[in-house]
Amino acid sequence: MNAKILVIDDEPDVVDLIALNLKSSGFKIISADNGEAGIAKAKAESPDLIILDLMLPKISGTEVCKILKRDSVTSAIPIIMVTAKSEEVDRIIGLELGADDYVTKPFSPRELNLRVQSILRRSQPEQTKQERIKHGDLTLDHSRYEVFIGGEKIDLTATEFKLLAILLERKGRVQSRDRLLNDVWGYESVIDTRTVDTHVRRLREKMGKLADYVETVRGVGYRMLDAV
Amino acid sequence: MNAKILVIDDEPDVVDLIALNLKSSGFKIISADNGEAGIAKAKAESPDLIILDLMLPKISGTEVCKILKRDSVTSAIPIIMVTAKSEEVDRIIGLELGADDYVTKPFSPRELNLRVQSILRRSQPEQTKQERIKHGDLTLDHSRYEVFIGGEKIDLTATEFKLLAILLERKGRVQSRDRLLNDVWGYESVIDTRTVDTHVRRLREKMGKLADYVETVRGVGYRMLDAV
DNA sequence: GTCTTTTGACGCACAATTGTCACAATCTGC
DNA sequence: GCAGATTGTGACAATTGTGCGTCAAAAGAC
Repeated sequence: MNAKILVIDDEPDVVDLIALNLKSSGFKIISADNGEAGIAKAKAESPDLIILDLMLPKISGTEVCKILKRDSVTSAIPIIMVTAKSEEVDRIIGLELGADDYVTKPFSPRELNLRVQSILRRSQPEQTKQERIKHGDLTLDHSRYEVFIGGEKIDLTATEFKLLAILLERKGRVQSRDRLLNDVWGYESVIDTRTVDTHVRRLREKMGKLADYVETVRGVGYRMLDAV
Repeated sequence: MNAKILVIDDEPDVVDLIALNLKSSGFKIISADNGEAGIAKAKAESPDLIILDLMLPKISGTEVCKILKRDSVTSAIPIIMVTAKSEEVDRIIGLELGADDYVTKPFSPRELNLRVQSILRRSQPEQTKQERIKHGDLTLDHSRYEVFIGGEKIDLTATEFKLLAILLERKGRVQSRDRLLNDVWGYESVIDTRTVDTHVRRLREKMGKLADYVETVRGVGYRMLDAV
């Protein structure tokens, strides 16, 4: 993960702050202090992610966002908007514009960091998320939110469903509790890692005879067995 | 994860509370009851993280933060600010100063704990290691946490796995017991160097016919043979 | 509002893992 | 060969990690 991030903000202090922090996480930072330069750099350098301030001189952040999302060269690049106020309007606009996420000032560097990582992970060459995952007797349907064992449907809660989905998507690979917290519960989760255990247990209970599909890897985490 | 954390706070009660809690999570705690001492300790002991109260006698917490972030020796150390009130102003100040996160009093020890862990997790060196290492008849898969000898899977405990992984990554090069303790057990581990021998033995037992891959270098340590 | 479901947390118990020790075996330099 | 140092081995106790039962809070359903 050595992603290149473009920061578009007119305040050097903010740029420095963001840069300092993200650099220490191993990202490469480039920056622009106005919209035009930002767009130019986005095209020229094709960063993996753009952090865009809403308040910019000349062209506003919203304009920049629209332009970037319209241009086929840059439209695929995820954008995190930085808004000065937590006005709902701004947020919606940001999202309507096609921004992928937003943070409101003041934001903690940690929060920004987590969002960046979350988005980059999401947009990574994911094996195009399957709508329907089959795994032995187990079938999981994303769009219908249903899980079948054999022919029988089993009822899962939202959390259990997500947990199962993540495990299935990465079957064979061990997932640490931390990783699961991040991906199932979201990046801001302030949750005990032991809670993962509880949910795994509940999931297993509902999986009945297939409970053993979910394997415990002592000292590490859990995984879905890939050989059935 | 045996990180060292510096707590800078003038109230002994608060320090005790924080220390007690973080210690039980396996962190090593050092403290200072004023800004000057804090800065001095930050430089001398180079902790992995600093928890800094905003309200301090003599130099204020904001000053301390600025100074720490300006000094190249300490600028990379993440800082969590503790603010008495959740005033927006304080937050902004904290951010402008370059603090990495903040908690507002009263905070639950658990929350602080989770934030600490979250930050430390982030600043840990990215794993750039190979997913899958092959070495003769031996195959080690990091993400699956599996080891194969020939076609057969062997079960290793978490420690054995890490030990084998480190040896494989540095095959051919001799690793001293101290070095192994550092890299497998984590730094600051208060463990007898002879314990490494025990684990090498257990690893060899499980490696069966390939036990000889792990060579003893008398007077120095162990290494993985690179010619198979 | 009340009732039900879901969620996160905690303590306990049990088993696997771990670290340590004493002693045997081996090596090194003489 | 021998003495001293180093490493291997077996046994044991302490520690740790996980599953399970349960509870209280939070979120939804009605």
